[in-house]
Amino acid sequence: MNTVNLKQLAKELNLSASTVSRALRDSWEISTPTKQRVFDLAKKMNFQPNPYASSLRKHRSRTIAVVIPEVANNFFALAIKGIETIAREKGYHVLIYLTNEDVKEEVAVASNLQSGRVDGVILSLSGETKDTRHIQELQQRNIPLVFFDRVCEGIGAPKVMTNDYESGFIATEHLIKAGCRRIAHLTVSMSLSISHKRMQGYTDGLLRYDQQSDQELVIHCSNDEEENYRLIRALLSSDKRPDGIFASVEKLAVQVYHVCRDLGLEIPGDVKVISFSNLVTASLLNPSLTTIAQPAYEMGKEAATILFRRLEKKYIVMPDDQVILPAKLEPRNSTRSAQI
Amino acid sequence: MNTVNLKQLAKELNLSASTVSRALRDSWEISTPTKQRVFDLAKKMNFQPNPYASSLRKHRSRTIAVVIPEVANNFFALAIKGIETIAREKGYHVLIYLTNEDVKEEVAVASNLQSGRVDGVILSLSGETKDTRHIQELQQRNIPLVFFDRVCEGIGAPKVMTNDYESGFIATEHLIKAGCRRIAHLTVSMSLSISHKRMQGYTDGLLRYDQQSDQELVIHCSNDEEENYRLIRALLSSDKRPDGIFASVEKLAVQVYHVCRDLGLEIPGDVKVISFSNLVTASLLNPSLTTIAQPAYEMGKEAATILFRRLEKKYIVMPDDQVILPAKLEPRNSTRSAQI
DNA sequence: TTTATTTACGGAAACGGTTGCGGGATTGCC
DNA sequence: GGCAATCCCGCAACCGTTTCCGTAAATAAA
Repeated sequence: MNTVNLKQLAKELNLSASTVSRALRDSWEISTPTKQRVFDLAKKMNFQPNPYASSLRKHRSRTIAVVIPEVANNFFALAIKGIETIAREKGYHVLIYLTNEDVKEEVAVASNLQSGRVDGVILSLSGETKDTRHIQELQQRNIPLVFFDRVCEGIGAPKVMTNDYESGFIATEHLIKAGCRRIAHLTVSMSLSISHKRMQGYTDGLLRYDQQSDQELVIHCSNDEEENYRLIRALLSSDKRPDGIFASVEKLAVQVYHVCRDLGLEIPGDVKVISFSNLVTASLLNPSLTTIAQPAYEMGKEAATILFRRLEKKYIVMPDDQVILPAKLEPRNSTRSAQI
Repeated sequence: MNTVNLKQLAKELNLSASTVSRALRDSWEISTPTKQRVFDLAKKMNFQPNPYASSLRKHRSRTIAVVIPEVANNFFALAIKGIETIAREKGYHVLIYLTNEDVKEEVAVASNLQSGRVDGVILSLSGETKDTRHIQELQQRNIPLVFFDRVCEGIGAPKVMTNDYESGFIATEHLIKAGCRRIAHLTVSMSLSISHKRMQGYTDGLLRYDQQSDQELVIHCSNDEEENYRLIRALLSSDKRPDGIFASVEKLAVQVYHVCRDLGLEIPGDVKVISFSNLVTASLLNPSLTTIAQPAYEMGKEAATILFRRLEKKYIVMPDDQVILPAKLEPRNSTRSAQI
């Protein structure tokens, strides 16, 4: 319990609560000596204003929510770090909600956020989300919202993302130039626009180099690790095995490595692998993994910066404000072409 | 802005605010038909009670704080996931604060938490923390506190940790049994009790197998990656190079891999490596990394469970309540002993 | 000296729920 | 029919801070 409150401070000083309140906020209405007395006693008594009383009165909580599908993943962890860094600078608090890639949980969180608990929301959609009414309801409550990475195309809100289409194209091109003639694409969710874009980049990449696309080479993975393993194992066990794999998310690349080890397939000899990933250990894998690395930390910072611009009303953010931070191809051994 | 409030609901229903409030909390004082009317209209109007008004009146925020040194690290990310899972079940909200291994930031966060913003705190100390007055001040405000992993020995609060001493011993023993005769230990912070314990396990392990310990083989690393690289490189470049390395944290093991690659040293041939780590890719590294894996997710859940027990006053938690969740040795190729 | 203005502060009403208390109406019991 | 118990509900205070409004004193302007 925080025992000492503003009224007690005021009584101690023979001042009114309003005067003390103003003094603490350094108001011009209060004389310098009075301010000093207030500051001194406040410090001495270790006075901490009750944030809930303040929030109630001011209709501002100085709190934002970060809603993400998972956290045990370098991309999201770094994004959180970016967001928290900016929030701290601005004196804001960060509530975190994990949806575990589950729409129902996302809906529940969104509903809860309508209470006015937060001043704004930074969100990355779950892989299952198709219907976005729960997000729109947030918008209708005038709660500022910023998407990052897994954005929602249909909703007019600022978005921070990477160049997914180009990256998909580049990844595919990279595999083709490494000699691949049969490239598979592992994707997680076809309801996410980033998945579409990456896939479109993949398809166009194939087209650009006169490779025919084959629906059998597009594997729709889920959130179930074991099922993903089976799907990938089936893919790599088939007689028409691909010689290149483009994974749209990190965990699928990890499964590819596991499958290859179990099947005795050699990377990059038998199959080359490239993946969207922020693994710090990508260069230490066996073989080192060629990645498309997203600037996760910067994306988090950018999303937070946009949100706070809106909260502080410095600028009116355009609803369709979009920031694209480019991902970076980091070629490593998993896509090395045969030498000699 | 959340426009519809309790009073408006009440007026609409021709009831008093108190009746509506009680009805929504399913009080026995309200008749069933009245409750039903209230429920129906509340749902229809999508009424969400203002959490700040409620918190102010009840002196409970249904919010907890998680204070950790970093998040871009599988251990802490998984711990957060565990905490968030339990918190969600209990209907609590989770504020996250990153100290970035910086005491000053930790002190600032602790000070801020004295405002009564949260009902309880789950904390893992920064590597720099020696003076713990800021933590004690939290205690004095009667804010329930639970430590996990990087606990503070001197403070009477529940602690969730792993068997660091035994794990340090086992790691050292594992290296010795793999044939190492000169084992180095990489540690991060000598102010943390877990570092002490791990190191003590290391020292006792050496002693148990009649190996003499050598202060030159204990490397005190920092939070600066480049400096750590230099320190480790110096260690592995010396003429009295160790043949085994026990890293107390994951990132140091990663640096060891980098140094070995750059120096052309072979793992496990030239030097064997074991590390505390929760890397999902440990088995895919080149070579696969032998780890001591902490049950991060379970530790997070356990810490949260203990905290909520105290918050809900179901049990009076003993101040020195300690839960030890054992870490697990996962032998892999980085400590494989030479075969023929 | 009178009037207008500024300075410095206090009173009290918010903000939106929660809860102790009290009281009218209905029911039960003899 | 009288009395008590029970059932439902309203009144009003309260949580701690902010802010609108008012005002007395001090200063400036006329």
